[in-house]
Amino acid sequence: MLAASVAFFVAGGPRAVTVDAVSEASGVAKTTIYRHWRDRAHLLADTYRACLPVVPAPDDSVTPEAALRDVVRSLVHGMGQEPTRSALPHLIATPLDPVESAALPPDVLDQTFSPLVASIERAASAGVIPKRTDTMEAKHQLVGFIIMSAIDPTCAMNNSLADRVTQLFLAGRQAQT
Amino acid sequence: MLAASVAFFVAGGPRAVTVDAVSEASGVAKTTIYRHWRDRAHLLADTYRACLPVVPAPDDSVTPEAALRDVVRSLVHGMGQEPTRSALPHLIATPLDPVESAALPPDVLDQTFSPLVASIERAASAGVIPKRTDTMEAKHQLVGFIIMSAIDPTCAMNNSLADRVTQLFLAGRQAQT
DNA sequence: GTAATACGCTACTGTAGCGTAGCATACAGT
DNA sequence: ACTGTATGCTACGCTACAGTAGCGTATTAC
Repeated sequence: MLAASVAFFVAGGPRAVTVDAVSEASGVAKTTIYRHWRDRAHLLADTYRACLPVVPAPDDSVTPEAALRDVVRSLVHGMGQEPTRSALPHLIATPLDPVESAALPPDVLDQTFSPLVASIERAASAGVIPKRTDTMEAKHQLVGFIIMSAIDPTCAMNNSLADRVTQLFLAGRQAQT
Repeated sequence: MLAASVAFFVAGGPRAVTVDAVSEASGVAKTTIYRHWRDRAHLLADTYRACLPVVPAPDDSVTPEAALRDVVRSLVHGMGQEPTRSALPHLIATPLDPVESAALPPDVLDQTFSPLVASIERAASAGVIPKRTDTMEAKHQLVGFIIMSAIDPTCAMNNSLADRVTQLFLAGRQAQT
């Protein structure tokens, strides 16, 4: 059922996740869906979570640069995998929908980027990038680059891209006095 | 009517733009709406366009750096203005919705970024950034940064941010051999 | 064998929304 | 005065969807 629900979410956003459609597509009776989820909002919440990538916490035993590079690689890889990649625009827009976000934990999307934020903060405190770097701004810089790339279907989401993202970020930041 | 429609789009995405709601909110009879727009899809298309920022074409009489800087400033300013800013996630997600994008021109969003792409190409051919720069990747880098900043409501969308975006971009690219 | 659990099916109510028909009204130009 | 144009209003018919009730069935555990 979740697989079918995810397919609808990817194809048409939260609005396309209807109980009737999931029921028919998954070959499961509508009543059965309601035995697993209290209502449509909870089904949608689980569907949403199933589309989020899993990003491991940064490795503190390597250099700050390497830790950042690895997190960016994980993010790029995770965003490039289906269903995340195709669902990305909906993953961003859904939490802002006052109706569809009903059963969604408020900061579920932020958690995906928390390893990245941790890496940025470590790089800043280690002086790899200027210590007074605005963490949120750096996050926007990296996340924006990755997300825009993932939304473009012609873009290869591999380590090569990830390392270019990291290098362009570090080089730009390090050039700031 | 369009103003009311835009308000609903901003608040709840395309799904919230219903003829009944727009009719009531604007104090206009439903039938009158249908005398101006053939159907809901056309109303939504105009609403969508009304949320897009206007970005002037780059100025070829200044240096490539200055032209790029000005385009980024325009983009940052445009994305920071209401209703564009609040509608941004929906502006990205709507064209990907097979139902809601019915009457939408397919590449209306790309046109918003065409001045930026032109500036990037000019910077590359002038050697301000490496000549072999991947234009689309550079676009993702800049647009992603700007959009993520605009989505964050705590972020000030002013020339100061715009110039940091430009500088971080140029410095990072110029560091590439 | 029996009870528990999970699932299926049909049918139903209620609501929101799209789009239309028919007719009335106000105001402009001539 | 007459006519065209824009608008308003009420009342529809139709569809999609949420969520529930009631009852039947199969598989499993003991």
